Amino acid sequence: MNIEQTLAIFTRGTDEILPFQELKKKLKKDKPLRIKAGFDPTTPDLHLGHTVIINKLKQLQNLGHEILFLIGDFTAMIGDPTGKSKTRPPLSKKQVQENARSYTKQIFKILDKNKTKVVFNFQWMDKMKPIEFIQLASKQTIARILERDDFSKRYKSGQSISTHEILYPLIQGNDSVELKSDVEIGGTDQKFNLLVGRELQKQAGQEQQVILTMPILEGLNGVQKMSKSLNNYIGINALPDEMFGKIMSISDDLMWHYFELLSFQSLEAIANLKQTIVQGKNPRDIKFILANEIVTRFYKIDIAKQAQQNFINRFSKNQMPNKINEFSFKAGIKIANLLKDSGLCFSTSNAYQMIEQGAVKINNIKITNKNFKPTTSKNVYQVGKRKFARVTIQ
RNA sequence: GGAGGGGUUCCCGAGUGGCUAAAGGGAAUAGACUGUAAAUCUGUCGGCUCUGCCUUCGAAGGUUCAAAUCCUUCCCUCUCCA
Repeated sequence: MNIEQTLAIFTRGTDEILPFQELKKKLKKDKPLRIKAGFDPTTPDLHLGHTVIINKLKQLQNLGHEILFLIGDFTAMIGDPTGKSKTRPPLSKKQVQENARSYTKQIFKILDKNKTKVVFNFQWMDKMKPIEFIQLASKQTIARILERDDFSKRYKSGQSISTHEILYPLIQGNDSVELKSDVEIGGTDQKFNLLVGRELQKQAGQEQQVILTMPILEGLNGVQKMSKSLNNYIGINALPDEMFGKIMSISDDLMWHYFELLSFQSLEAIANLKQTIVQGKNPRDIKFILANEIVTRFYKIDIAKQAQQNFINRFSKNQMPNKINEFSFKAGIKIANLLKDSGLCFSTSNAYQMIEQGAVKINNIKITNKNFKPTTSKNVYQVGKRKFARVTIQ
């Protein structure tokens, strides 16, 4: 593979590579590059948004580069202020450790376990003495930090900024010094932090890392970034049917971003798919291709096929799903409590509302009477299109 | 240390004594339409033993027939001055 082909793989889907010429120089040395990407284990689950970067790591891993997957167990306890309009509450060490363990399992659904070096920044940060830490802090000025958009916005709008938050970029940058990384990959919102890494490496007399930023994946609604707290995410650990269904629920426009950022198909292939739509193909079928590829990545092709079949049966053909949770209640239970306790409704109040709105079906027959008495036998209760429960009354 | 501003239901954000379970927007959820598309429209959106009842407006007390709204103390936070 020549250098141009290699660069094409580096470049695909990226927002920026800075400075591009330095990357070329590094590649010309014809040695594996040390490629760093860090994630703070602030939640137990990774989602497809994270995989945009992990996918890039995978592509570079395939080229033979050394992947340094940094789990920010130290930084997670601080909380990255990036893009936040609020101070994030620091996490306990225990939570962080649990999340970190869960991360390592999840990333190897994509990355090659034998070729990936997982590192934890607690390892070196915990050993740092106060004097060393102060020296690190002296390498950045407040003015420089306040240049950052998120900080200056918060500052101007009278929101709080805690001292620990302004230290965050320094710690992330120092990680690059520790790891002697050649390239660091992050989301576009990480640009500032990534650049601090370059700065610190320079001061430490190291060769500076090249920074590579990936676009932020939009969440299911296509507006804000995918994140767990906005509840617009698809978890890596999502069950196949859920994963498939959620991908199908994105808009046709958004589908192309997902293709670009999540699919491993060539850009030409994606352009061809786009063309078939212009020629009148149903976009739904193209979305099937996307959903299949992604579910296959985390499970197996057969499971993805099954998920698609389930999807068609359940929604196109309006059949009941084949797996329905089972519940059993004592005779005399009110319909509202039954709906709540079987997880079909949030509360009994909500259950009454759903009944009034005609959202509740028993064995596919709509009920509208809120004093309906559940009959003593096994029946399938349904609320809306996707919530089912098989209920036995004893 | 001093002066002033703010803490409202999942989020943002109105509300300065009764008409307020609390405007508006977002999110969520249900219905219509569909490709479970998206968008749009409509409804819902604290809880319960549900034609009624109970609990919410940073926390605890107090005034009042009646408080998110007034008073006191405390906690958190922002700005300016030092």
